[in-house]
Amino acid sequence: MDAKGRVSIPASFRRVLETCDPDWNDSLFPSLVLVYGRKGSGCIEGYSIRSIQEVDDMISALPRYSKNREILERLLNSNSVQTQVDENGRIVLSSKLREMIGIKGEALFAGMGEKFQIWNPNSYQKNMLEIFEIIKDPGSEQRIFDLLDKKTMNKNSDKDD
Amino acid sequence: MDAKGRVSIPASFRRVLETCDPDWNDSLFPSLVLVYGRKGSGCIEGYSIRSIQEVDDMISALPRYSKNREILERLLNSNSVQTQVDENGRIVLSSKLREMIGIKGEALFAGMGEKFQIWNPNSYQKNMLEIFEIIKDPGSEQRIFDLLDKKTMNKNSDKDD
DNA sequence: TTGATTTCCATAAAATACCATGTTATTCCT
DNA sequence: AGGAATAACATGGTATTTTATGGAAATCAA
Repeated sequence: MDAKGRVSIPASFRRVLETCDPDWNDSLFPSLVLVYGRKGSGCIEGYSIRSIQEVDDMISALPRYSKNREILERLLNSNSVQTQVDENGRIVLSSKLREMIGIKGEALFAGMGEKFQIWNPNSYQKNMLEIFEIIKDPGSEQRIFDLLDKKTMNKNSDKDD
Repeated sequence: MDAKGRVSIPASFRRVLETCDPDWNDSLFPSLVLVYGRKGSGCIEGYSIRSIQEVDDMISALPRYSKNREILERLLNSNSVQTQVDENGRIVLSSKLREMIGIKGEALFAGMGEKFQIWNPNSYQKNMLEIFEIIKDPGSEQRIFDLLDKKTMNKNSDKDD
């Protein structure tokens, strides 16, 4: 990332954004939505248009004035901006966004299927340590990977965090 | 492996990749997914499309923002790239991937049914020594091979690696 | 104006596609 | 079975395209 906040979106993510933007065609540049503050200001998340729409739809399905719906709207809708990849494959993180995750210089991308995360490398390191801490707990790693086992998936997935 | 990171996939693995790629037909080249970092950066694993899709589908079935799902996405999705065998039966390991497992020149393939591993020969050697260390313990080798016995398989297989 | 943001252009490096060649297996025919 | 013809495989090189990145001009806002 340069001094003006421009970050190059890795090409593989651009491909995802392109195919998941309903208005995209190969003569223009894909849009995406940046959500900040969801991970306690640790990272910014980039959603494809299609995937943010799925999330929005799920929120809309909740009772109109419920507490939960308002919380989700606050976390996801209020703290997000739509933007667009430029001709060089970059997006701009405003100074506000940059200082929100304390990033300057190096930016780290982590792809997660439907979305990706942009981290300050140090915060990412810390986050990985937390993850390792969780799966280090005897039995925990096995339990988590058990979720990938067809036989155990159903009985576990519904009581998950 | 040459200076550009091109490695020839042994023909027998190509046959597996072909039959396990749902989009494959004999006029095109099979895709696969490379996962890095799972074995403490010792090797890169190549998964057939079908086998990685099973994993992805199970992850997608987990609650969207659950801790477990995010951990699995981080460990598996974030550390993988999809690629395709070229007309000469090769794939390219990007410079990032190569330095991740410290490989240059010779690459060692280890087939494992649905997947295979690419090792730096030295790391592979060390890994084999660890395995020999484990089965040196009297009875340990027997216990491990007992897992292959139908009568004991079910009660043991679920606590395996 | 002046500081910031956006658009546009330039370039080096990396990744990709393409082509060439020698070698080893397979097939097929007599 | 022997040997020619064919196909598959392993390697290497070169050309073209795509990416990443930096900077300059143009636009906008305070």
